[in-house]
Amino acid sequence: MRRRPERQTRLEDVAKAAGVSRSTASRVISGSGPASPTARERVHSAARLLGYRPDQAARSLVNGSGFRVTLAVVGTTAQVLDDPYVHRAVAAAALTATSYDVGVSLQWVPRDAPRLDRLLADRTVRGVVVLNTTEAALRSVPPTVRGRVASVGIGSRTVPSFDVDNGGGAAAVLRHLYATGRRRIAMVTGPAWLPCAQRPVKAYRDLMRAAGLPVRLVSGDFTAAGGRRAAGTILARWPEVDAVFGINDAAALGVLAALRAAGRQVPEDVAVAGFDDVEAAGLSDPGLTTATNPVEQIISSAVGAVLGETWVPPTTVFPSALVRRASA
Amino acid sequence: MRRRPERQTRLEDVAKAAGVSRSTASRVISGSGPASPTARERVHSAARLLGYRPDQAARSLVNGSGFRVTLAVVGTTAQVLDDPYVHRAVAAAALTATSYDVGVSLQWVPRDAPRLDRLLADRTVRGVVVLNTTEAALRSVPPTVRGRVASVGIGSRTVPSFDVDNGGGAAAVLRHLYATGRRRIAMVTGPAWLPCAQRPVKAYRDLMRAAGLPVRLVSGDFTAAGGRRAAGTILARWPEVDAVFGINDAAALGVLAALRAAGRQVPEDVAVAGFDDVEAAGLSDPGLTTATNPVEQIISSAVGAVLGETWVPPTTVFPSALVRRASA
DNA sequence: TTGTAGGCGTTATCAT
DNA sequence: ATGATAACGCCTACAA
Repeated sequence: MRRRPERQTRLEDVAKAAGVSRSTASRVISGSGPASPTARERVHSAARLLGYRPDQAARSLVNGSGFRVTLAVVGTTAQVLDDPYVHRAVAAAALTATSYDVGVSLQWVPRDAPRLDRLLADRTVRGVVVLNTTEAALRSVPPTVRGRVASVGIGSRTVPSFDVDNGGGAAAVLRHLYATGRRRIAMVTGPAWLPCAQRPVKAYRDLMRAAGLPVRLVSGDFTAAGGRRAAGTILARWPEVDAVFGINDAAALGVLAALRAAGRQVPEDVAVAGFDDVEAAGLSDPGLTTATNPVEQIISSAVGAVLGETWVPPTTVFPSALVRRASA
Repeated sequence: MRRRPERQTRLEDVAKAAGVSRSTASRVISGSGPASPTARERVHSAARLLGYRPDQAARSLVNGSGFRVTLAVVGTTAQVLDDPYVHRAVAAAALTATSYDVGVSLQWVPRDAPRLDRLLADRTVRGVVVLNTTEAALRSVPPTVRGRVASVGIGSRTVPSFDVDNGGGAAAVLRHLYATGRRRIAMVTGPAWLPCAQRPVKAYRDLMRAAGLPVRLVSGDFTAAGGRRAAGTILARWPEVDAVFGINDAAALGVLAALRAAGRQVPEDVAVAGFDDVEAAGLSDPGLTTATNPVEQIISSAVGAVLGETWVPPTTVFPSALVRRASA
């Protein structure tokens, strides 16, 4: 009368129903260790019948594996966490983690002193997915951890990388600008310390050189405010500019706003394009030409990599496609 | 030689250092059960000295408390999860949960058959925060669970509510429209099934009635596309309209785009205002007048309520403030 | 007020 | 290939 009528079915129930011992059932369920085909079959069907789900807490306790995935965002200040891109990533991570019966945490990693080893030392943390990855951050990963870390951005020998082909996406956008007659093209870059933000810059430099066009680079910081400032600089330095490529949509939208304020018509006087294809890109006036960034897929793969058992290649690149709208 | 040099300090280490038994240390740390002032003092200082942090997995295992917070979003389809507001909420939840050493999960709850009891039956789930709460969802919460559920929206006797004063915020926006001379004001509503979305509608009706103005309501769905459609309906039905209030910024931005496409000047011909103060509201042209929605604070409080021990009031209301921009 | 003795559900080690 | 048994770290009757 004091005992709850229904309890969660545990391994022992499955074992009993299958007519084997807990040990055998455990080996079958966790997939580690030998078991006869018959035992395997019976345990699996019993588990299915009883709706058995392993208790993650017990698992964590016994093999110290942890029960959450941490999204570690490298940045100068904790402000990086307050960003639509990060929000999107967290939501995607939470969704994927849910299917593994674990949760996600969110942490800022100071760019100056990235200590991913500390995060990994936490027993409650099963794996870490790093955003805005830097070389220093990768160096702080102990070589012993294998398969518990994944990076969105650059990788290393021990840390697999999952990233969008932003070099290719940027090239597609820039080729589109060129194809539509633009010849005085400026670019707003991202933070200089962020390795993966250099790929679009390289694409820009390469294409400008190949076309025999001058390079017009202004630094930004992934924000709309930064884009506004950059647009001011561009107009002051190169008033003849006829196109601006922002390294991300936020920067491009800031450029758009600043150009309008300066009386330039978009796209007649100046074309504007971005990267990411965020929701706001479809709502601006004119609609922002950009390239896709499959953040959800990327994060989902990265989370799957740190949670799953399966081997993952050192580098996984996700394609980026041009999205033509009115701004360019 | 096979043992790792450093292990996580556990309760036993603390107990030993404090010169008491595990039980006493446990009682002191978990705060439940008697302990002499001296023991209390010694255990606490030992714990602080050794940097002791209770193992959440072990705690979960022994008292079946779970180690993650689930963000449960009620909606017609799983599409609700793909929404900037939800993304923002997840990030805020993850950030708060991190400080409790737990993670967050994200789940869609079908509006037709909300089964929060199932979520709560999951042993790995320590608490649930419900978004887009409906009466049916609240009814599905077993009365026995106390303090493990919180709602962003309407609450119930057993489920505390945390919400923005969207009635008050809407009133502030509408009064602003009235004060700036608008008299033919239409409103784009949210989904009819969502209780907390009725408060702004009520504010609208009340103010229109008080001012002796006709009611012009068109239904939307919180999306920009819905806002576009609603704007079309409004222009067709009431071409004389001189202001549109969107129940959220996404809808208002959709209205803005549709009005521009229809050749109406904003704000000269028609004023437009929204609610939420999302990032995109500051980037549109013209900037969108709106009212603040402190989502981060709200979610943080709700997560704290389901994770913390402390009692929370049945209803916590967060103020909303008008943000004037160029659109109204 | 304190300590002793299980037990939470799982996996790993060791016999068989 | 299989099964008993001992951990994992913590909490909580229960006895002292």
